[in-house]
Formats: sequence, structure tokens, C-alpha cells
Amino acid sequence: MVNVRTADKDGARPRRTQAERRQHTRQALLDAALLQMEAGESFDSLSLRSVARAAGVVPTAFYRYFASMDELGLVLIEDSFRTLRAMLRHAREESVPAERIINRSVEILVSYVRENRQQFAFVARIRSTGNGVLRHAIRAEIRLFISDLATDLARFPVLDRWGTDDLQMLSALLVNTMIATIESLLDAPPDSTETIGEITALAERQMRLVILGVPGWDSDRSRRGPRR
Amino acid sequence: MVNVRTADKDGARPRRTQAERRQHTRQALLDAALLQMEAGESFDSLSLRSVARAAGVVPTAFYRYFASMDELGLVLIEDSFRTLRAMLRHAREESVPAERIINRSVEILVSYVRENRQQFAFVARIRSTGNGVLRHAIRAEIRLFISDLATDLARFPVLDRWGTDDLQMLSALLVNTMIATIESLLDAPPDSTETIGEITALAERQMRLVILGVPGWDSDRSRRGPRR
DNA sequence: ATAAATAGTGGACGACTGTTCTCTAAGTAT
DNA sequence: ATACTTAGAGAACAGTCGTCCACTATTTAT
Repeated sequence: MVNVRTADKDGARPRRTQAERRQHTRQALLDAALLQMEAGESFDSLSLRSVARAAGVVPTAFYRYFASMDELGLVLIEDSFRTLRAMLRHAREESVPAERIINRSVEILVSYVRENRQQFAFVARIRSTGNGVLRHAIRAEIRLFISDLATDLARFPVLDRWGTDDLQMLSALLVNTMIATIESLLDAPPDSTETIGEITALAERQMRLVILGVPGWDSDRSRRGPRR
Repeated sequence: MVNVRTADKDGARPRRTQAERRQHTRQALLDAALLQMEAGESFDSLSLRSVARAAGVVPTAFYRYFASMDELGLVLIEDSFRTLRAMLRHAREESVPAERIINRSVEILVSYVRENRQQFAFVARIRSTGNGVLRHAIRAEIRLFISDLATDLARFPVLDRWGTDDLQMLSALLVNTMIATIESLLDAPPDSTETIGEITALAERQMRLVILGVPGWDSDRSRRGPRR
């Protein structure tokens, strides 16, 4: 009944509750996978064995947590998009003067990439990777992310008369730019503030250009023929 | 001296000059690799052996042509970007009324993707793949492609006063959109004209929105502080 | 006709993979 | 103190991989 670390006379070492132990190795497996991907490997060049090894555990122990590498991958995707949603929420809840919104959004993006490099690298790498299961999972999440952003965008005054279609279109365009920016950031040496500065500036200018077109957008003019 | 297929009495089969033979298997290897990637595999899940097998050749024969899979990959990259350049040239050399340029450009893009699906799939898949060598090769080619497009853009009247920096920025933005479009096309079932139509329409609207911002672009306003 | 060059074969190697099965030791509940 | 449950170990498997080496058959050059 008492799950306190049963007081033993023998000294320090491995006296943990099973739940602790369990969560610890589980995380070690996830971390090991992320680490190897950050180091440049592609997801499906990782092997169950190498991940287990890096987590300090024997291959068979892996199966106590995931039925396959794919399943581990799905968990990583979930975790990563949790971070991305947190980023979106962060950006949404800040109140920033209108003319600094782009600037600030890019800042937030860049700082999140710096602080969660592994997760971003994972998502970026896996996005176009062969594995069908994971690729589709990611695509689905990205579509969801685009929709979330579209909802956010709808609250800006300039966009309040825009239809859902157009908002989605704009949102997708901005997300594309974000993704490209993320990939550039991941390619850059992590500590070169100069390179990072350039990438940031580029992203800002691109977003600015996009937004510049917004007031002039005529939704009807862009619909060819009587589709739908 | 006579390299004519030495007339032999024995019938039909394998009577080819060495050059023919050589080029044939080489291409078979390249094709086999492309095919496997189109089928969903990621580049570094391909093995030298499986490629050789699919090309109808024993593993060791592979080495007569490429020192490693990486080297084969580099050749595929070269070939693929040759196609991309051809596409750019094609688009450049057509004369299209100004208001149809976007429409036509997207059409050309879509048709090239349809007709060279394998190559595009290869580039898209490998772009974010782990393998450092190939990834960097691709990035380099894309940068080059962006510059080429920037040069082309410079000849449009609206853009004739734009500086190199701004042109690069715009070009990169358009290329990002193209890449995203390509990835969507590759994800879509190859024969669903409806899906393809939607993707095409989306790409057009995005490009149109971007271009809409062009006349209002003030290059100085986008430069923060006295950088450079 | 003869010799040299070369495309492709076939076997063997050591290394690494995913998976299965049995076993141990530690944590948990009674 | 006892029995149950569970995290992880360890050995073994069949399969695939990249690479090496010696060999054959065909094409080329003399």
C-alpha cells in the first residue's frame, strides 16, 4: 500500500516506484529517437535497436512501451504539435499593436524553434519522409493547424469580411512560409545570430508582402467559372 | 573496328554494343530507385541490393556505375533539376498576356508534375530527408532555382525598379508556394481531376494574392534599422 | 586469330536488423 | 511474509544489408 520508496539500509541507487521507472524509460526512448533525428538521421533510418541502445535499455524492453517504431513516431508527432499549438496560443494571447504583429509573430516562431529544436527538426524531417502512416498523420495535423490559424486571422479587422475559403487560402500561404522559415532555421548553425537574423528578416518581409495584398483582394475575381 | 552488331548465326537475343548495354543498366538502376521512391519509400530506406534486384542485376554490378547509393542519389538530383530548369525555360519562352501569366504558370507547373511525377516525388521526398549530402545538394539547387526565377521576374514591368534583395525575397516566396503545391499534387491520387483542380485553384489564388501586394511594396519600409 | 578490357555472376564475410521466448529481480498488494 | 505483477535482461532466430574477391562470357582492339 505504501508506495513510498521503501526505506532500505542499502545506500543510494535504483530505488524508484514502478510508475517513475516506467515513465522515465519511456521518455528516454522518445528522447533518444529525437536526439538521433536532430543529429541528422531520417526517421526511418533509425532502428528500434539503436533507439533502445541509446536509451540505455535492451531491445525487448522497447516493446513494453511501443509496438513498433511507427507507434513511437506517432507519439512524437502528438507531442510536437502540442508544442506548436502552445506557440499559437502564446501568439494569440499577446496583445500587440497592429503594425508590430508580423514582427512579433516571427519573433515568437523563431524563439520556439530555438527552444524546441528537436521537435521542430523531427516534424520537418518526417513531413516528407517515406513512411505513409507518419506522413499522413503529419499532413492531417498541419491541415488542422492551418484551420486554427485561419480562425485566428478572422478576428483581424481587415479580414472580417473574408469568407472561410479565402481565410484558409491565406492561412495556408502563411503556414507555408512558416514551414520554409523553420526549415531554414534548422539548416542554419544553431548559434549564428547573424544567419538567424537574416532568416528572420526574410520571413518578415515575405509575410509583410503577403499582407500588403490583403486589402486589395477581391474574392470573386479569383473564382474561375461557376464551380460549385 | 566494326562495331555493328557482329552478324552471328545464332538467333535473336542479347547482341548489343557495350556502350548500349552499359547505358541501359545504368538507366535501369536509376529507374528502379525512382520507382521505389514513387511507391512511397524514403530514399534512405532503399538499399543498394533492392535497387540492383529491381534493375535485374546482381548487387556487385551496381558498383560498376555508382560507388554508393548516395552517388546515385546525386545523379537523380541532377536529372530532376534538369527537368525543373526545362520547365522554367518553357514558361519563360511562352508569350502570354499579362493577366494570364499566373494562370498559365500554374498550369505549366501542374502539367510538369503530372508528366514527371517520379522526379518530383524524388525531390520532394529527399528534400527533408536525413542524408546530409543529398539534402545539401538539393538545398543548393533550390537556391539556384530561386535565383533563376528572380532573374526572370526582373523583366516584368512592375518589378523593374526592384532591387536584387527584394526580387530574391519574392522569388523565394513564390518557390515556397510552388513546393507546397507540388507536395499537395503528389499526395493527391494521380487521376482525380477534381482534387487536382482544387489544388491548382488554391495555388493560383495564393500567387495572385502575393502579386497583389507587389505594386504597394516599399523596399525601405521593410528594412529595420541601419543594417548593412 | 589473339589478346585486352569490361559487364555481369556468384559466393562468402561480418554486421546489424526486428522479433520471439525464457528468465530474473525488483516493486506491489495481500 | 507471501504471492502477484511487471520492467528489463539475455540468448537465439532468420533475414537483410554493404562489401570483397575470384570468376565467366562477351565485346573491343590489335
